[in-house]
Amino acid sequence: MDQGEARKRAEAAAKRTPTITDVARLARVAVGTVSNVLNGTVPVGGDRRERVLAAIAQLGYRPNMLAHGLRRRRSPVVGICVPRTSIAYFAALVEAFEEIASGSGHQVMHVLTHDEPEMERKRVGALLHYHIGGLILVPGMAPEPTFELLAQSGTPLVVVDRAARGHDFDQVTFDNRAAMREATERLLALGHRRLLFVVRNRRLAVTQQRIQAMREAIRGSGAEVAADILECREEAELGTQLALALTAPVRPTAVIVSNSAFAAGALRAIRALKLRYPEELSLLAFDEPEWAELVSPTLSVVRQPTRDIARMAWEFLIRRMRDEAVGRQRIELQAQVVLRESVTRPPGPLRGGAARSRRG
Amino acid sequence: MDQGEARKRAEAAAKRTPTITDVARLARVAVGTVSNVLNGTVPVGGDRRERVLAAIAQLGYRPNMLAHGLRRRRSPVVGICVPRTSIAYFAALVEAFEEIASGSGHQVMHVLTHDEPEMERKRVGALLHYHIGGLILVPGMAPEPTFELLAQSGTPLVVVDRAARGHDFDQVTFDNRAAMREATERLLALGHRRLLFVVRNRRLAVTQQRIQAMREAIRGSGAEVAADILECREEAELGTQLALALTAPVRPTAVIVSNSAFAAGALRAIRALKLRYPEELSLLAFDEPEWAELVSPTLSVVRQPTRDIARMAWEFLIRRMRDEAVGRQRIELQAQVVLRESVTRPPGPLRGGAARSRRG
DNA sequence: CCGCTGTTCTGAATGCTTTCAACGCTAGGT
DNA sequence: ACCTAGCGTTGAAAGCATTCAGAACAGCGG
Repeated sequence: MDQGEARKRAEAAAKRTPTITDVARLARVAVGTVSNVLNGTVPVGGDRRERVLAAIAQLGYRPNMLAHGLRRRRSPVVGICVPRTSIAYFAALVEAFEEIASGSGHQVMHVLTHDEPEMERKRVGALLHYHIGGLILVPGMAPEPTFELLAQSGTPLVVVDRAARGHDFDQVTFDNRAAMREATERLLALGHRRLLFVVRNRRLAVTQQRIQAMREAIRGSGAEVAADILECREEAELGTQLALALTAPVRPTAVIVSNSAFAAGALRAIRALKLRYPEELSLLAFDEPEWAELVSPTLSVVRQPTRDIARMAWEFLIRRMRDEAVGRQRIELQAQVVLRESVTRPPGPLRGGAARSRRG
Repeated sequence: MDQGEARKRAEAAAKRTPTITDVARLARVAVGTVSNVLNGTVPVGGDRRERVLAAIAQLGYRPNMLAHGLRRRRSPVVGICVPRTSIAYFAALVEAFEEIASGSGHQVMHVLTHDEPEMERKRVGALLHYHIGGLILVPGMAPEPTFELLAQSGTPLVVVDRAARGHDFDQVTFDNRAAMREATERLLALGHRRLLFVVRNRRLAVTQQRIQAMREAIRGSGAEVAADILECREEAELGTQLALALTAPVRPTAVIVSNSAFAAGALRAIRALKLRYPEELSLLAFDEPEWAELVSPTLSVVRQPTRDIARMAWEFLIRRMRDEAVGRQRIELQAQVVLRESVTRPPGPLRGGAARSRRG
């Protein structure tokens, strides 16, 4: 009977996907020992170790990470939450991240928010349901509820790209102020006196920083400069809105756009309006799209080094996940203003001839 | 004593993150009932239902998806595995997917393979450890081990973009043959007689299909055409390799590149070589990068409708996950050849005058 | 040979949820 | 008034890996 019982169990085991118990039985050790071999929690002697490994191989055993995470109260999955991946900058960030995290045996789970607060809260909440081991977050425009959730869950967190004001989360950001200041100064130095800054969302903290920096740079220069902000939620609307701004009586001589999708939109608008570009209008974009040097004139950009941001964020996160971090970890990376053909001297009263030579 | 006991337990509950048991206790129902309210497995009467919902709200209870998945033997997470996201086409695919899947309450977990078979197997294996509910896979060049793994795990699977020969997985692919045939025919009709096809990897089934289709189209036309294949693993090498091909004594008049990253590389090479473009060389790319219409001359492409592919794949997968699918599900979507300025008539002996008008 | 220390091994308890057999209740039929 | 069918409810078992208190063992000094 006993043998019959054993055989029956063996057959059942063959049908099911093998568990740690099956491995232990085959290797003639306790389940705890198998666990120790797997996780290296406690050293396991030569002979047993061999037997366990052999059994694992023979059965094709693969640990059930759900049970693992359940017991450990934390799974080795790392979440990354970005607004979207269709913006090359975020796609690059996610890819850089995935590569680094996978390299150290972690899985990356990723979610998108489309910059909608409601979605952000829900998606991050869903990740927390899985008791993920850590999270990289590019917060949207009203991130408080999300931050709340994260703070009370105690999940290791690194906030990236946009600062989390009023919280002491670890974070990796760019010095947006410095970048914008430099960009503005260089445009002013070339003689531009009417600037237009196109943003997706005024309320975003990063946007406000940039606007502020632009104003500071202008004030610092002592020149008399008109600086307008154009808020444009939908890329599709950019064409008409920009057309309106560019055909106004006093129109800008330089446009700064806050991301590469807008850069593409601006180029289309410029073409549609048949402006002489870049003579009549200089263009500068935050983010460096891959096509920046393919278009003619080549596109000037504020370059944000994606790989560095991913590397730093991972470093912060892993330290936090290992409970090694003591205080809060913060770094502000420098962005780089790269002027190319799309930025040039404006047509101006100083060079009246140029101003006269407009078509139409 | 009893009261002290109860209070102690209540305190403990306040410290821990609340579980379904806490909810049940507070609502004065059985744990099974809470589960039923949550999952709608069985209808729950008005009064109890209210109490349960109230308790959930009061405690801020959030179900532990690890335990959920462990018991259910399958979690509502869906995996998506693509070669990379830095190629806009895959980024768009992932984004479209994430949007659709999130919309129906699923989480998306994504991994990258960089087209390396070893990595592919490992990453997919890791996903399986989590007993994911389903998987979308863009297989790489030697996907057999991965397919093996998937077949024996029985996880619902939809293979996307590249066909899985010799397996009866569900799949969503493009009719690469038709697309390449049309592309070739249209180039031939314009008078091109020397074609060059730049691919990343000859061994990829999709590449072979395209090459074959090109040959068929040529044969079908009856014209005498030279068609070369240039294999280029690294994008960085594209410049020199292309330069070599384009300065050969008999050089191609039209180049077809197999993805948008190569299109960018080709543009750089063309510029470096100072070719008259598109007069001396026509260019056609698989995949439509966002900048196709921003460059001048505008880029001709074979457009693969990402949203359609994501939608179909999701439909197949969800049906399979619900066990509704009977036979295997397959669809072959039509790609669209979009000729723009980058494709034109070749300089040829027929139009000697044009050939003479070269600069330098 | 004994007792002590330190190390490896064991297996039951634990984590949280779903599932399901069994139970109690109500309503409708006779 | 009694029985049955139907349905909501219950609570214990199951799912799988980790943890940890204690057992077993080895080595060593006395």
